[in-house]
Amino acid sequence: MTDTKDKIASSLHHQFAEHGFATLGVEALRAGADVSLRTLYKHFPSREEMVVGALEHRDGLYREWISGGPGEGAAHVLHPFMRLADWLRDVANLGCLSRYALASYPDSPLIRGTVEAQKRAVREMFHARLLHVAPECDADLLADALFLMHEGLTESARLMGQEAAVAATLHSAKALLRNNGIN
Amino acid sequence: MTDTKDKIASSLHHQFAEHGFATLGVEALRAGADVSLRTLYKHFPSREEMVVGALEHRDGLYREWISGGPGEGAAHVLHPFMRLADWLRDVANLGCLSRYALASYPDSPLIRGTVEAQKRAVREMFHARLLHVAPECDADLLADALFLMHEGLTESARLMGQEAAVAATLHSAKALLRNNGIN
DNA sequence: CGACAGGTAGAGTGATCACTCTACTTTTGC
DNA sequence: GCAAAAGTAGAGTGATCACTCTACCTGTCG
Repeated sequence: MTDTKDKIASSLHHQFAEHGFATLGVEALRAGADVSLRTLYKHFPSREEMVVGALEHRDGLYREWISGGPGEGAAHVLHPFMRLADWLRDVANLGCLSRYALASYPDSPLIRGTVEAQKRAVREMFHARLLHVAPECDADLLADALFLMHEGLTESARLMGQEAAVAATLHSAKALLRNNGIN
Repeated sequence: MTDTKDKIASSLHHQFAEHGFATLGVEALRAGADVSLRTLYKHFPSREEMVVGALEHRDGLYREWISGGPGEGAAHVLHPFMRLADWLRDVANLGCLSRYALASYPDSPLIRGTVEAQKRAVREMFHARLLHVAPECDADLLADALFLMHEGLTESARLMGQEAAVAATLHSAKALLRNNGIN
């Protein structure tokens, strides 16, 4: 039932995150999840839905991971970056899995919709945090800017080294907030 | 000879950029390049090398595209962002093609090496521009930061709208440079 | 003229793909 | 206690994959 589905989704997530979307066949996914092919297809009727299942599983984990924070000041806005830094350290990671899914299947409306919703949610999360700590600020512009830094960090941490990437991102984000009167 | 190879590389680039790496078969690539299968394999002996050929073709175009600039002040450092804005408008684009190639074939050393070299080159380009206009600055940190913004913009322009993404990036980058005494 | 480099068309190959199906066993709820 | 639901194993299917091969054509240069 739901237990099994979650277990499979978690396995799909880990396997896609580690090996990408192009080289993993359904048989390998089945073996990794340690279920029968029939069960796998009962919960995820096509490869496309396996991809979506993995993305949604990861998104749930990530939202939970970055939630919370000190509640006021620049630190509240920067909290997701601090958490992302640990996320990038812990999770098998070749960048943003959702974006890679979209790149691998650019013609799938299902995957496109899933990814766009997830990205929009991150941007809105920054928007809400900004309004929370500085109701007068230009939250649209700043949320866009922070979202872009978030994406840059997610994508590049592995390539340029996690420590340097985090340091550079925090430096930029603090400069941005300070220039806009948020401390 | 080289003419043919360039023509094929250009076609490979366009096709991968438009449809991604997962769904395009070699037969489709052949048809798009309008050559025989034998010729295609003569110049690119495997699918992997077709991917690398496309990436290198794109990298050549991009380096040329962002080169130059006013030669001094913050505008010199920001020049690649201005050019990237136009690039994102013109080129069929689902994000950074190199990164997607790496995500699609994370186990290929050939592709990994190609992508890492390209990314390093962009970061070094910012580093050189920073030292050129402000020899005393912390060029390592700032180059990292600008590189991350560059990656964020490249990846997110399509998803969040090219205009808003460019505006937010320039706002952040200017704040960063101003905070470090570069005007 | 004639050789040769570099092109063409397209059938063939064995592997692998996503996905289905049959037949059987275990777990769960009333 | 016994259906019904949900799991198992694993063979089979037709399509498609990356890649090879045979056979032929064409433009250039000595």
